[in-house]
Amino acid sequence: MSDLLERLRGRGWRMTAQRRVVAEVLDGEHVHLTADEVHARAVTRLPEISRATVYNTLGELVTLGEVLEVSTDRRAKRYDPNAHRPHHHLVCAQCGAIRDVHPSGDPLSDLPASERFGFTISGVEMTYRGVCPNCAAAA
Amino acid sequence: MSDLLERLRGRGWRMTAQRRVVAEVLDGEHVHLTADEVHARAVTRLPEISRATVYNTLGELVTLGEVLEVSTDRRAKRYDPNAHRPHHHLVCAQCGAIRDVHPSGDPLSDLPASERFGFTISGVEMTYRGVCPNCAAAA
DNA sequence: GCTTGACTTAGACATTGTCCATTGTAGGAT
DNA sequence: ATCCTACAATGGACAATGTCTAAGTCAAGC
Repeated sequence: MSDLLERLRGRGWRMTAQRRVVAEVLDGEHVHLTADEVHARAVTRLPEISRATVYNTLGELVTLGEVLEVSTDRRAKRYDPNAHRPHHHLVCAQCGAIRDVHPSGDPLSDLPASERFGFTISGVEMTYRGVCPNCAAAA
Repeated sequence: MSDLLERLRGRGWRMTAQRRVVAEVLDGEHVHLTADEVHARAVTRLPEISRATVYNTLGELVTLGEVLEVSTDRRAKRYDPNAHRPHHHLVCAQCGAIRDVHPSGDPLSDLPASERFGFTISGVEMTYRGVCPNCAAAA
């Protein structure tokens, strides 16, 4: 678990209580939290941590490539600590639950040159949408 | 071009000046506008149209399946009038330009049952990211 | 041309995110 | 161990986007 902290320290990240708490929150829960959810959990461990710091720290972690930003809907961005294994997402249209998925096939090779419009393609995100078993049962 | 207006009228949509203007703005420009951009263009034709009405009308068009909502980033949702041909998007990471693309292959069949977690899958969105020729030249 | 219920309006409000000036502090230097 | 200083945290204002509501307006059917 402190892999993340070790890596960060090794990159010259100045370690503060706030950053440690944010990193631990992300590292501890392998779900996809919003910035405010991260803040809420961080506050239970370090009550005086500010919202701005959480936003800053999350932004730094994204820049460092340690977490991914996921925007599956119009609402808040979510933060995905599983940045080291490429994957896509499956989202429940009703409750918003998110699962990581690993489709077969290579979507990059599915985009012919004629459809690239001269862009230099760097990646692709896939978001599958559907209804999760819980919501289907409730309906 | 008034295909859209005809279809809407045929579905019992009450036709008002505001709705007509919003539909015309979307129908006229085959780019992906934000709600506020739609509002700005609508205002030039109908100065007293309100922001709330534009939001309402866009929401109704989405519900009716006449336009698609596209969230390619954390910023505003964009509205895609090309709802009748399935397609995906290619976004410039620098300037935010969006192109419609049509990858080959079927991403739905690329998700094995073992990766579906019991979800009933209804669709998939793909967002290719890269740098457009303009931004690449400017760099 | 009435009537009526759906539509529009303006602006307050909510949510999410960013900025900035001030204060605090981690970690190297002494 | 203590001091310095650059970097980080704070909190509160601000910005961008979107939603809601109460009151007024109007399209479409009679």
